[in-house]
Amino acid sequence: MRERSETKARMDLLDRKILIELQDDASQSLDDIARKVGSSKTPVWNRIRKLKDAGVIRRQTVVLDPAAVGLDTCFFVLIRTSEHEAGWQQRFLAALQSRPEVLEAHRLAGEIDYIVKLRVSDARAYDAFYQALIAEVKIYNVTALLSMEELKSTTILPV
Amino acid sequence: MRERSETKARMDLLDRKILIELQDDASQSLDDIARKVGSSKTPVWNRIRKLKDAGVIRRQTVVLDPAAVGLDTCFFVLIRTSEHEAGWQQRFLAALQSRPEVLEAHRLAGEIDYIVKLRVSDARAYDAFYQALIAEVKIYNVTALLSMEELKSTTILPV
DNA sequence: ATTGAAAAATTATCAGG
DNA sequence: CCTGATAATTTTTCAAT
Repeated sequence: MRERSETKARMDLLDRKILIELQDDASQSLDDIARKVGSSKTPVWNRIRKLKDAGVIRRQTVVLDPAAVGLDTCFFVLIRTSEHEAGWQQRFLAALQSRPEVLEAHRLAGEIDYIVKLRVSDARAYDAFYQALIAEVKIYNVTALLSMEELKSTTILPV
Repeated sequence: MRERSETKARMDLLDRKILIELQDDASQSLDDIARKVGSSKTPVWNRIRKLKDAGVIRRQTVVLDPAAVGLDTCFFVLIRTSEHEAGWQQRFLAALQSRPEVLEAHRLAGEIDYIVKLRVSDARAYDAFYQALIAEVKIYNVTALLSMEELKSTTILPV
């Protein structure tokens, strides 16, 4: 349950079938999973343990309805900066990590340097994030894209 | 375990604590969760069932390491269209839904109409998606943003 | 590496306050 | 709505193949 495999793990068809089932519903019993993937309890149990140990399975979690917990508003923020020293990036990263409304952040290739995905209660909460961010690190240009409708959202990777 | 609550659910502090624990680690036992949130097994169990029934908890799943399953490459695709009839949007939506490499898709306010997040094995797989998409629906302008580094990625909502 | 069984732990139910 | 006990199910271990 520990390693972060930077490289592709060796997996056979049975492993993939198990991952499909677990991604679909991690609350299923071993018996159910074993039946669906055409195997039996012990091998499935051993393989799940291996997939966790190898870091293929990172965590087991529940997915919440954002609206039900008051996080109706989703922004994608495109960020350009003129600063590229280590110190700047470190402070920027720390700011993103410390803010729970930041669900995702990527460093990009090309003209736009970063994209950040936010879930907040309303536009005011976005502005609070924005003000706090520019107070902490110097930013050249920001474009906020406001989601009007979530057409698709899944955590399921096509294994 | 059924309703999709479009509106914010009534929840007290204990419910929130339970959601924090489940989001952090859904494989914990009821006893562990009960101890951490300062309650006991039965109330925690009843509340979890209610949170599922109310649709606050949508699903229980495992989060995989994308690199470990060979999905090293992440793109955000910004899409502009000139078509805005119902038929076009329906075909576009169907195309996104049917493609497992599309993990997220939003309709946006402003100049850019849609943003789509993709996980693929390499740039060739992105191009295959792009070619298939423009074969199915007419698109005015596409900008693909390639992620060089995932700085943050979480499914945990700050409840 | 899988089978089948047995032990340990956990989840789900329920009577009573 | 909570406490504590009980029943049902599931997870985990293990000897044998």
